[in-house]
Amino acid sequence: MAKAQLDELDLQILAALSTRADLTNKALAARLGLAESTCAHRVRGLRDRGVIRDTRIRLDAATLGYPLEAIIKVRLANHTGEKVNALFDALVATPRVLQVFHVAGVDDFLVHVAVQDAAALRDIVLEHITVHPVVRGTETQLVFDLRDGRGVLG
Amino acid sequence: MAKAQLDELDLQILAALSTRADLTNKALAARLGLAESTCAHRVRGLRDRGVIRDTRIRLDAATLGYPLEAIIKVRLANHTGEKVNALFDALVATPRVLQVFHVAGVDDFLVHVAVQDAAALRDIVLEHITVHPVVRGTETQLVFDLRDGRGVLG
DNA sequence: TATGAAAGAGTGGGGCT
DNA sequence: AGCCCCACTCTTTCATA
Repeated sequence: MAKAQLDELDLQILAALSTRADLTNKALAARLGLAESTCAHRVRGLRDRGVIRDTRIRLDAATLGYPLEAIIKVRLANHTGEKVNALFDALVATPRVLQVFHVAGVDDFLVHVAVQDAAALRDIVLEHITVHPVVRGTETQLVFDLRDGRGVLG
Repeated sequence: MAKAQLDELDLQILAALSTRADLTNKALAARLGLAESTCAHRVRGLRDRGVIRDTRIRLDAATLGYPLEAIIKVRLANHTGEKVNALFDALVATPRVLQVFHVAGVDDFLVHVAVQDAAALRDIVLEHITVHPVVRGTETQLVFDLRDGRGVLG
């Protein structure tokens, strides 16, 4: 995806929608002083160009019965491309996994999970991660709190 | 937030909306074989109960001119509650910061950033992170790839 | 609690500037 | 590009079961 040229209006739209993604087109147009059709056209353009990837709901893991979040650092024994990708796929497909970072450095993967209790966390580590022969070790860090930053528009 | 009691229908709604958050209420109702009004009430209930926290758009950082993502691990010298919170606030308010994990363990914070190039990354580390006296050290890991997992419903 | 129907609100295309 | 208009779709309220 190449760098898109965005004018000031595009940035305003993105800023507004970043605050409230469920803003109606009518409300968004009113806020920016645009005609509704113009606004709708712009937003569609941003989606078509891939600037807005998609719209997602955020669930409250605790309310759903998974109050314990952790980051599991995964270190590999070797870095054969094929095995790394297979592991990546496996991690992403593991229940209770929220996101998986594939990183360069001391660790190879950072796995963000939400589980019901410590036992469930142990099960994930033992049954879904260290079972893979390519995994050399893991280190788990409890997540006290997770907050969103200002993002790329900040 | 206490654990909410969710029936099978609630879970189906959450699963459907997790796939496509921009599904119209009409389409959602049709998919689940519900009356539109019933479906709307259910969804509103899930929002009111906090099960659905909010709706967000996901921006493509690369398209916006920030193609380089990294995780910056931050380690503290001491852990006075007040200073830790102040640093947390500062990290979250830093431009280009996507999310900040406050974790227990070797590291204290994991800062996920998206920047335009290596120089910008260095500037964040030097000017926004290591400037805080409480920060004892950082370690930066380039993010090759980031994928979403199955989530808590998986 | 779920439903259907009707009133109200929002959307998006066409023709125009 | 942006705007206005209008037909269409979707949402929401309400009476009813």
